[in-house]
Amino acid sequence: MRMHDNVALVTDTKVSTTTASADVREWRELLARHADLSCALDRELQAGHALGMSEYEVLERLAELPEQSAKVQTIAKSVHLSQSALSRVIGRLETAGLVERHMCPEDRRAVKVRLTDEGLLRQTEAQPTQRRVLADRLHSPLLKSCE
Amino acid sequence: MRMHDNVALVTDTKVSTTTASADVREWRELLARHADLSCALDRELQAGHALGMSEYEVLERLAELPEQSAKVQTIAKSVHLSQSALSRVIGRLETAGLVERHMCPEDRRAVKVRLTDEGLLRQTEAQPTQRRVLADRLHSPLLKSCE
DNA sequence: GAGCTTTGCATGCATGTGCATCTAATGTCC
DNA sequence: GGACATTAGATGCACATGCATGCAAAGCTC
Repeated sequence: MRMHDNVALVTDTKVSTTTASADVREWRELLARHADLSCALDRELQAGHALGMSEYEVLERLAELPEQSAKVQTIAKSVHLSQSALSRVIGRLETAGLVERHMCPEDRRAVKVRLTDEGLLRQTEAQPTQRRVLADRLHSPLLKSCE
Repeated sequence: MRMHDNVALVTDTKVSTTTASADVREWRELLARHADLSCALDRELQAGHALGMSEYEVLERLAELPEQSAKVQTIAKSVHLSQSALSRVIGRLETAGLVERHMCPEDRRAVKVRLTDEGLLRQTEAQPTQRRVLADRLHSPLLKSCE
């Protein structure tokens, strides 16, 4: 009784569950790519710069702005985190001294998050790492490296 | 004065961070697509079939096999979960009566996971939901729907 | 202005996940 | 056979995330 552990080859109609449609294949590819990249990014950012992926993303968004500060809700729109998760990420960054929270004068409910010098430095240092990982793995054949 | 803005040469700290490379754009697109789809899939599978995305994935992998059973480690190779996470997913599925755990006779360290009738039923019911969500959103313009 | 609704953010809580570790079974080398 | 290394899977623990909620400020209707 031989068994193909590798489910990769799907050529002909087989079982009732149907061989994976093109959508499913594409979705699995997306899942695999995402898992590989986020895992690698997180690992390298953590090891090299003591930053999680979410933390780096927020720093990056802030660094891209001319004034290097934004309201929390503005950041939320460009990062795939719930509002609560983002709030805590900012909390961690603040504790680490990479951003500062300020009350927003125009709307006193809002909070302005500003990159500190230290924060900008860290982002600038970490960016090449991120770019390198992306260049290395974004189009590389999938190998299920990290799980 | 040359106007090469294609490559992000880090000569000017101000603007160069803004020029997201093609890789970064592609990565963000991947992140957005992944967030949108996993969120939608999880929501619909949960609402309609009381299944999480990880649970569904495992059921699907088992349902694809002719014998509808596999060793845990075999499943681990086709699902993007750590071994521990997979172990718990299987635990949840077992509690729900959708799979059974059996000792593997050839290798008594290993555990064979088998789909129950109920499990196959649930997967069969849930599959159209998954396919529909994929068809709807896999290639749709990104709108930051769910977070 | 008085009330109601909405918005912006923080936080308690439940949960899913990864890491490190543990136990048991198997494989390897002598 | 005996000692050690390796592999399969389960579990304690830490932690990040999402949901529901709380609170404060702003907006809105009368």
